[in-house]
Amino acid sequence: MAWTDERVELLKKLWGEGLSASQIAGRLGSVTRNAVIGKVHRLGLSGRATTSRMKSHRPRPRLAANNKRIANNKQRFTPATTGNPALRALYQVEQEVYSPPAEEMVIPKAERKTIQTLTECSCRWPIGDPQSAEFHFCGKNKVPGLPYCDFHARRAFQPPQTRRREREVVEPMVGGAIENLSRKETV
DNA sequence: CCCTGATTCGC
DNA sequence: GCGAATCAGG
Repeated sequence: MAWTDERVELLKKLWGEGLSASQIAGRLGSVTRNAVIGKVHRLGLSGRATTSRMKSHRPRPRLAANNKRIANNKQRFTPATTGNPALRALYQVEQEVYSPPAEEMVIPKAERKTIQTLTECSCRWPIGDPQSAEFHFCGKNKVPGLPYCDFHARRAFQPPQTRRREREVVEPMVGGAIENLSRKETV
C-alpha cells in the first residue's frame, strides 16, 4: 500500500506521540515496522524528543552485511550441482571435469523421499534445490552397494564426456559393483 | 528471546 | 522512494 497523504499524516502524528514503529505499523496496517522506520527517516522525523535515550550510534555494517547477502543469494540461486562432490572424490580415479547434467528425472510426488522418509534401499540422488520445500530424493531402489539407483549410479559415476576412443578402458573404481556399471555404455 | 530504532542497498 | 535484511542495543 502506498504512502498516501493521510497515512503519512497519521504516521507523523503517531510518531510525534511517541508510539514505536511497530505500534504505528500495526495501526496503519499493510506495512511493517521496517517500512515505518524507513518512511520516518525519509521524512526526516528520526530522533524523537521522547524516548531519546538511544545509545551510541553503530559504526557501519555496510560491506559485511552486503557480502553476506550476496553469498546467500549465490548459494540459493546458483544451480546445485548434481551428484555428490564428496562421493565423486571417492569414486573417481582421476580428476575429471564435471560435466553438466542432462535433465533432472521427474519423480512422481508419491514416490518422492525426503530425508525423513528415505529407507535403507532408497536411491539418495538429490533432486531440486535443498533450500526448497520441493527438495527430495529419487527414492527408487538402490543398486546393491551403491547409494543410487541404476540410472543415477550411471549418472554419478560416468567417466568424462570427452570420449576416449572406442577403447573399453575399465578403470577399477570402488567395489565390484561399479565395475559392472562402468563397463556398460555410458548414459 | 522479546523488543527498540538505524542503516544499507537492491529493487 | 520503498522496505527487507541486517545491525546494534535495551
